[in-house]
Amino acid sequence: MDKKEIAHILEEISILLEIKGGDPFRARAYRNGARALLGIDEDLAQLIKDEKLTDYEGIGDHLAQSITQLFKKGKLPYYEKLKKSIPPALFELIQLQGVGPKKAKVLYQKLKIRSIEDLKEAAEKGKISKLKGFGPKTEKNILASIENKKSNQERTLWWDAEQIAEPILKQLKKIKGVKEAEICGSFRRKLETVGDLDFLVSSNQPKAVTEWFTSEKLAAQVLAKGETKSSIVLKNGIQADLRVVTPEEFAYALIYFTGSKEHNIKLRNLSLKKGYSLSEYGFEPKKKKALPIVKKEEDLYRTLGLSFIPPELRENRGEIEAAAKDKIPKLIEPGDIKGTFHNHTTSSDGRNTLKEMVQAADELGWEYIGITDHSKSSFQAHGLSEEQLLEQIETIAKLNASKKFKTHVFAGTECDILPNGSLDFSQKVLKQLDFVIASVHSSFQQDEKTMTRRIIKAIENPMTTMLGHATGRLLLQRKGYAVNLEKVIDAAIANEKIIEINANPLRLDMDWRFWHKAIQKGLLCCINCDAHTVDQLEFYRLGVNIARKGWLTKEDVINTLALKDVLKFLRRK
DNA sequence: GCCGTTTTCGGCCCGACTGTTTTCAGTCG
Repeated sequence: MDKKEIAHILEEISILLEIKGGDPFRARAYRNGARALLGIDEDLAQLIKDEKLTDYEGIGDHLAQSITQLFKKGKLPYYEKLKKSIPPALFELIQLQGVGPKKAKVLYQKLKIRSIEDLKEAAEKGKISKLKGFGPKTEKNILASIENKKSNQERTLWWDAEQIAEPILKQLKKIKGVKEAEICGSFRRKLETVGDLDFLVSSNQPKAVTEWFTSEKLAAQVLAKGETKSSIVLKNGIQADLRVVTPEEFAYALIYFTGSKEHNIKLRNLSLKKGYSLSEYGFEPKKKKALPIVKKEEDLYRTLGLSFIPPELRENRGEIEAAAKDKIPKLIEPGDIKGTFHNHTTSSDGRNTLKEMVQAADELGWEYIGITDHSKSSFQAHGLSEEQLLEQIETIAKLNASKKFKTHVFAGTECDILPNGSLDFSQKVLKQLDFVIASVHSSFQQDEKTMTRRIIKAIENPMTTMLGHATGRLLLQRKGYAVNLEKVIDAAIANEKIIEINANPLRLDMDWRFWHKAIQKGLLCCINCDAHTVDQLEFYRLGVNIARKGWLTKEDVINTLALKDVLKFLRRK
């Protein structure tokens, strides 16, 4: 069993314990353990062998034992027994908004509800409102949650979330009395997908803000509406939450609502050690103690003995420990990008011509742009033949010589890695290019060993400059192919090859979770748009988001180099 | 079940909103 599967079982145990009742902290301990396990970057097999699991916060002797057993045998008697004692229907019920372990249990015991269908029927017959502790509103809400079940479960790509959230933010800022407004939560942390949108506003007149937010203009459904907190479902089905605080509370609330939850819990524990209780409204001294002055997020972190932690890093993956030692790196910024390498034109499956793409790059102020149309095996994407590629190289040389654009054009290819690991063009042809991106576009079903060997073979090919979309995943649509990324990363480092961050909103591949460790080992990154239109060159901003989440600095990313240094880099081979 | 510069026992992050009940439990983030 792998890390993810084991964490899933620990999480399930936590839910089972919640349903069973008893000590709620024990249930929480399992949940914390599951989270801790997911946060581990090291190789699980090695950690188990070295008996190092308990080094991680949240994993004690008992959980370490359970994890070890699940890893080795794929079974845990305690879990099996627990699962048998709880009907599976309860699991389904607590997935619904507004139904937790307690309500699910009552529904199961009193009304013999065994499925969502049972529940719907009971609600429609008015049976639920007659239960003790339930009422007509609860019954109505349950029906509404069943109705919304599907749309509420879906997440949204960050890029799409931005298009939805920014206009709302703009409107919020215009409301009378509003001092500051910000989009918080996973959106501000720049996670690849966003579950719901969290808006935070500071104002001394919260009512005006809440009224606008819950008005029919914006909300398809109002889930909750209070003095300072309200929740709605937007017309497109995405949930949005609003909190209104006073201007004095804003910095505290900003940190709180940006999260992550795990990051916040750590901050609060740290705060308790310093003698303050911390909430979204401020510090509360445990004993008589002067209150620190907190106007900005920086001030709050400083009070806790930490340097500022950028939102992207607030995932409880070592950032608090680093901040305590003043070791938070200066992260890369959008302005550092001087060009990108992975871009398509109408010659293969792009929508804009070479000239249009270069002109757009010029308008962005880029010093260079790489053109990488598909290779011949990608016929579904109109991959170029060798002759067509050679022709394109010529065209690019002429364009560069014409000095029509300030932006220099690098001739490249997104060359298929064939199922056996060889590249789709001959070495002789590849040699004529400025650079080569090698990507997998076929035989996704290969097993992990074969796929890993295939990709490493491509990395070892002296013609390869960088690896494209390392796992081939499409967010919310398809999982990546099976591949051992750790081995791929090691191979890239050993062969001095680059791995890209593919900034297409659907890809964001290689995943940010791998980068922090990879750059420490010496891996180089390239942030690429994989643009198929001129508009998509804007994706580089998203690539920078992901790079920041991976702790990357300007120095880790090849396309922050000026043109002359890139030329030097590409020529060194 | 985890954890410890007050603790190996007794805490465990903290608060808002809802609905039902009449002071609070359940749920959520």
